[in-house]
Order: sequence, then C-alpha cells, then structure tokens
Amino acid sequence: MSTRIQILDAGEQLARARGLEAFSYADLEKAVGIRKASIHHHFKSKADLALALIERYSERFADALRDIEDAHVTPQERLRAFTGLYRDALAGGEQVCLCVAFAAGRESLPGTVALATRSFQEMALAWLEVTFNELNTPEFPDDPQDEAAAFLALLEGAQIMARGASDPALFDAAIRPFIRRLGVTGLKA
Amino acid sequence: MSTRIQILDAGEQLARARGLEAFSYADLEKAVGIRKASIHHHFKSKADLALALIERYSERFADALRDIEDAHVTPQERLRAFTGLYRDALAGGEQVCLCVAFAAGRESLPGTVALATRSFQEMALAWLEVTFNELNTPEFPDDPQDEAAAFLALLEGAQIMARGASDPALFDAAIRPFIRRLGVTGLKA
DNA sequence: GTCTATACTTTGATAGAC
DNA sequence: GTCTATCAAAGTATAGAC
Repeated sequence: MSTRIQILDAGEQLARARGLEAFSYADLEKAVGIRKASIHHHFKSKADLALALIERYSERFADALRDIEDAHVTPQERLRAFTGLYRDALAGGEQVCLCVAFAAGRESLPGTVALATRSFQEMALAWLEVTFNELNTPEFPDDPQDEAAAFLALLEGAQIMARGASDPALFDAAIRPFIRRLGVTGLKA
Repeated sequence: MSTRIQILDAGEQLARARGLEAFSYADLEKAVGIRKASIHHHFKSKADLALALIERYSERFADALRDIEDAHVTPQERLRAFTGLYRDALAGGEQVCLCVAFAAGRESLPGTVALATRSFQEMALAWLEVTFNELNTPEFPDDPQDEAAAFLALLEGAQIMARGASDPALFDAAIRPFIRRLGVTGLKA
C-alpha cells in the first residue's frame, strides 16, 4: 500500500474520531511511521490533506451508492442498504462519517473543504430523493425532498448520539422505528 | 454582566461554531476584551472551561424542559416545543447544539467533559422517553425508548445537515415529516 | 521519497506587579 | 481581577542532504 494512501487512511481515522483540528502531523507521523517532513511531501498543507480526505470519501461513497443500485432493486431494499453504510461507518461507536465530522466544525474548515463537504451532502440527498420518489407508499407521504432530508438527518444524528455514548446500540435504537415503517411498507407493496 | 459569564458566552459560541479544539484563549481574548492571563484566572485550564460550558448548557437545558412542561400539557405540544429548542440552537445555520459539537469530537475531549456530554444526552433521551410514553397513538407504535432515540437523532442530524450547508431551511425540511405525523396524531387524539 | 535540522507561529499556562 | 512578561511545548511548514 502506498505511503500516500497510508496517510489518507490515518488522517481519515483521526478526523472521524477527533475532528480535523484535533490531530496533528505529529499524530500522522506516529500512525504511519514516517517523519512529518515526509508527510508534507505528500500533502503540502493540512488544508490539502483535508481536501484530499473529503474528495476520496466522496468517491468511495459514490461507488457505494452504485453498488447498492446494482445489488438491490426495490427502494425499500436500497434504503435498508443505505442505512448499513452509516451503521458501518460508526466503527463500533468510535467514529462518525467524515462529512458529519467536518460539518460539525464548519467555521474552522478551509473554504474548499467546506464546499466539498457540502457537495457530499448534496450527493447523498439527491440519491435519497430519487429513492424516496420511487417509494410511493402511504407510509412516506411527504415530499421526497423532505423525506430524504429527514432520513439523512436521522442517520447522521444517530451516529452523533452513538458517538456521544461510544455505544452503537444507540444508533440501532434510533433507526429501528424507521426500519419498521419501511418493513411494513414493503409488505404492502 | 460578569467577566466569567462573558467568557462562557464567547467560549460557547466558538465551541458550537468551530468545535472545542478549533478555538484558543487568544480567540477568547479578542471576543471578551481581556488578556489571556485574565481568562486563566477564571478558568485555570481549557478543560475546566469546557466542563463549565457543558455544565451550564445542561442546566439551561433542564430549565428549558421545565418551561416546556409548564407551558404545554399534551405530549404533542411538548414535542413541538422541544423541536423549537433545537431549531433556535441552530443560530441561523452557524452553530449546533453544544452536545453535538462535543460528541462529534469525543476522542479529543477530557474525560470529565465526555461524561458530562453523555449525561446531557441521557437527560434529553429520558425526557423524550417519558413524553413518547404519554403519546399513546398509532402513529408512534414503537418502544418509547426507540422513538425517543429516533427523534433526538433526527433533531441532532438536522442541525448537522443545516450546519454543513449553513442553511436552516435544511433543518426545517428534515423536521417536516415528523411534524406532520405529529399533527395528524394530534387530531386523532 | 525520506530524512535531519530548523524556522516560525500558536497554544496553553504561570509568575509576579499593580 | 487584570495586566505585562515569559515559558515550554506543540503546531505547521520549509531547506537541503541522502
């Protein structure tokens, strides 16, 4: 595995567990096993690293959405799979989605990073809006745009809650009512 | 207004907009108009300040919950008022709840602060669980504990989303389906 | 690409005068 | 309670050898 990727992996883990401002090149030095100067060779500034982090995260997320579309046909199944993405990102209650970590401290982000974070969110919302639009059932009667926003908020908030208690069970509890509503809908369809 | 309170106010604003690690005593110096050394006189360490912030926040929140109980009788009205608390905390899309800001970067929190943040969340969840328990309607058939977790996650996530885009309209969109479900329920009751 | 060495800044914190 | 002065440590970043 290339050094660049090792740095990105370590940076992402730290950013998602602590926040962008709460880790340093010294932390990366320890995690990757090379000197700070070498890390600067790969990422000239911390802003560059942060931008690379959110861009890579966005690409991986886009890939994951395509995988869901390939593997699942019904909107119910796709939404359940989408939930799995956020459940996995929890990493045992020790991390949140990079987008959540960045959005929380938005004012301290470099401009380009703030924009990329926003784009990530818009990608997620657009995909969900399409999916809720296909989900034409009485259980979700609202504007698909609102249902998408509500669902993404639920998942992001469930991550934050679980993170606050370092307990993934809180994520599961928060998601349960939605999953049940979705299941009932699935049977009706 | 006492200097101590001015420091707390400035610290809270900065923590909720940027995150705890993303502001310094130098920022407080500018905001409050006294020297760093004077701030250390009021809060010996940054950990002390952070703890004071979350404790004051918890007290104010507990007061707000009592006010809601005094002003509203039905669980529907109380939940709507609870939503207002989180909508107000958005501050135009430029801040999140202190609990959310702290929980997001949990790994970098002093131990006492992490515990106090968790307590805050548990207070919110306990209050919501009681309220959902009173809300005995077919629209919310799940375990009140799960409904409480889902609702708090929705509100916290709606804040994060709105913060990511600096746009409170995203909060409103995310909350709308819940408010509608609550409204329908209210009519049936 | 990685290293040592170093520059410069910011940060949290303390000592002691007023 | 607030100030000036100061500190050691940590932070980001660069220069130049290998």
